Amino acid sequence: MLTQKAKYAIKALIFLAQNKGLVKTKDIAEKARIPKKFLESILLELKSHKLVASIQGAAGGYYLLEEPSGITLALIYRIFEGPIALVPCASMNFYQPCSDCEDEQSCQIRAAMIRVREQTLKVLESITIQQMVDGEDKQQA
Amino acid sequence: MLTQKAKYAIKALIFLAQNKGLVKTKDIAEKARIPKKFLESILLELKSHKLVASIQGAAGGYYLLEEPSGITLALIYRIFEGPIALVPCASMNFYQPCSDCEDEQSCQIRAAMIRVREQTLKVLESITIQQMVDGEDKQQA
DNA sequence: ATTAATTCTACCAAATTAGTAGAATATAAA
DNA sequence: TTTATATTCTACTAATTTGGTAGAATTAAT
Repeated sequence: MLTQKAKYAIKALIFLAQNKGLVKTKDIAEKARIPKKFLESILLELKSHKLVASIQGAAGGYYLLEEPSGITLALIYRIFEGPIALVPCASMNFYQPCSDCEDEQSCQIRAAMIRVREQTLKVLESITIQQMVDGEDKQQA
Repeated sequence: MLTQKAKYAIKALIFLAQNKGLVKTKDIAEKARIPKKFLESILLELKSHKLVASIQGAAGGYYLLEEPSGITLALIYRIFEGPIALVPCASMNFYQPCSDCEDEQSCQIRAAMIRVREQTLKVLESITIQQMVDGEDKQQA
């Protein structure tokens, strides 16, 4: 399951995609029903990953840096949830040896989990913010 | 990522699959390197879901109730991690409306997440304990 | 200067995770 | 029938994560 934070991030990105140009945090918070203070920290995180940029000051706000069609669920997932793999030793972007692993090369779980990660990654990379904006019906073709 | 508990459960199930018949908790704990007390609670949980059964007393132990080829990662995931879907409103087995949802029917996130769940479920159902026992090379065919 | 926005620093309560301790119960064997 | 050893049940606990909030500092347009 996604954390609330990741879900808010998706909602915020959808809102930014639907409102091209500069948007105030306050507007996103109200229209997308996200606690404003919490949203601020989420936007900063998105900014640090170059998905959005901001302008400070009274006429400031946030805007998308990437095409909505280029923002995949895989990308968002990795920012807010970390590894897509089910075990650290099967991760591409967050590889870590498992704490209790004896021999990684012969690990039966790891081999299976790498296959799971490969498939899951395909799925998460196939879903984009643009698709969510367009809605389900436009996926048919 | 899987919790440690789920990972231990998989290790325990692999061990039981490789050692047909009655196996003592102590043996599983030592050979699969799982903290014994923690393992006990995991085995009880597997028992309550009818994946294993036990015999009490001095000559007791645990044994598999299901064919290793019938124990899918999806099944294990649901027992120890809960929903496979990324949001509660997209879950089959653990459906719940999202706390902040305005209109489920028109929710752009839900539509996408249902597609993710459908694909993810296929992946998790395609991986079984038997496959992990056999090892990666035997998956080629 | 005032106003209104982003940014930064620091909290905080509740839930989850990864266990442990110890008693109770069941059963095989001496 | 005692003893040894196994499962089972009840109750804790420390550390981490989650989902926020509060308030001050900074930035920039009017």
